[in-house]
Amino acid sequence: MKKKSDRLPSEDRRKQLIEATLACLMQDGTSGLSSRKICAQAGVSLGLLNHHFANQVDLLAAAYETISVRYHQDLRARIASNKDNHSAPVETLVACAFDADLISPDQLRAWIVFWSQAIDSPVMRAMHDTINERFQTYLIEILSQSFPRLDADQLRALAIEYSALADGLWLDWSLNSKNQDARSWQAILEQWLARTLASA
Amino acid sequence: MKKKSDRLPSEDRRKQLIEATLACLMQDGTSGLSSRKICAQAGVSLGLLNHHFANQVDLLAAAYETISVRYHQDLRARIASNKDNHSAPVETLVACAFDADLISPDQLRAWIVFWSQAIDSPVMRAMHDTINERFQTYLIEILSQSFPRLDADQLRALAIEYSALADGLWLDWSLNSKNQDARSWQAILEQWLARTLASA
DNA sequence: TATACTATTGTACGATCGTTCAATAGTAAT
DNA sequence: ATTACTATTGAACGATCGTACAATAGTATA
Repeated sequence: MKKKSDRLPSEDRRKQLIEATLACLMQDGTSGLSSRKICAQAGVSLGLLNHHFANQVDLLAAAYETISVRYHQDLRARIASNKDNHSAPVETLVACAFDADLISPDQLRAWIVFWSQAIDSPVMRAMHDTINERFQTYLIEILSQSFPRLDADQLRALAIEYSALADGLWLDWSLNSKNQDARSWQAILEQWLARTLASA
Repeated sequence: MKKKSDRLPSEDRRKQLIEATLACLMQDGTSGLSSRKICAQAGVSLGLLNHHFANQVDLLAAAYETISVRYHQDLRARIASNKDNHSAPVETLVACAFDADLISPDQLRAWIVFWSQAIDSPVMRAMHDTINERFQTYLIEILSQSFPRLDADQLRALAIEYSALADGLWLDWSLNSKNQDARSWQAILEQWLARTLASA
């Protein structure tokens, strides 16, 4: 057996550390936010983390961006594939809001940790702003196709309303200790959409 | 000048420590969650905390309950006083959702810390459940008066929808770094209510 | 006044934290 | 083969963490 080298190009190692960070946060929440635990999860020494990331906040911000971009891209792909079936983008958006392939209670618990860090750290706050703005732009793009009579300000308000509702339902879902079956939360979101479409 | 004794009855000291905890979380978020910082905020020695609270989680859970009960009671008082003006409870509920006397971005940032702790600690998770259930019961009571044609399940779904939307808007508001003026978030909530009332 | 009780203090312990850094191992260029 | 570079390691540092505990101060009871 030839022992392969453990060396990785910088970018690959960074990605691996980011994935390890997400895994730790999903497993243990705030207490998973530990450089040592993250390195252990990645099977890597402690010093390596500081070789690839200047400090812990940079790693955390990168992980925040990664999980956000991943969700964003998965969502785009899903909506694009459903568009062929003549389903309005906003219908697909709502339909897969609690889809296990796109989002899980574990991931949402990691998201809550990111939120709590956005309170403390300016870097995380800035990343939060970027992520929010990015997603809001996409939401407006989607909503405008089903709400053609709304102007820009109204669309923006509706986008904020949708993301707030989705975030709140996700929060309730992921912190709920009784029932992890997403159906009831899903139904609430669908009824919201039906009501909103009817009144537009 | 006679120096008064610093002694306090157990319950008073507990309340003081709870208030100090809330102050620390509102100021510094997660990093404010430190026994030493809390004691410093209360102007009290470190050992005293463990005399009045078995451990940090107990104090944190008590603080979570305090901020929740306080909001709940303030809300009840506001709704009761507006009822004399022939305003429906749900109208008042929505009208003061971003009232500075009832809620502030600072308090919401403390709330996010509680959420993040509910991931880790079973004690905090249990308190979260209790608080949620308590508030949901109250919401149903309020909503039933403006939505008399909904059955129990529909009312419960609507209560979850409202609290999710409010939580999400609060989150967006308190983490938003550009604009702390609550008016636009308030308007979104009001439009949601108008739409929902119209379709019921 | 003596006794029992409780609030309060200050210190100390062991653990964990993020970060630094010198030393080593692997890789690519000369 | 030598040089230059970079990934990787592991140990160390100072700080902070939650908790425990013995000692002290204040209060009420007898």
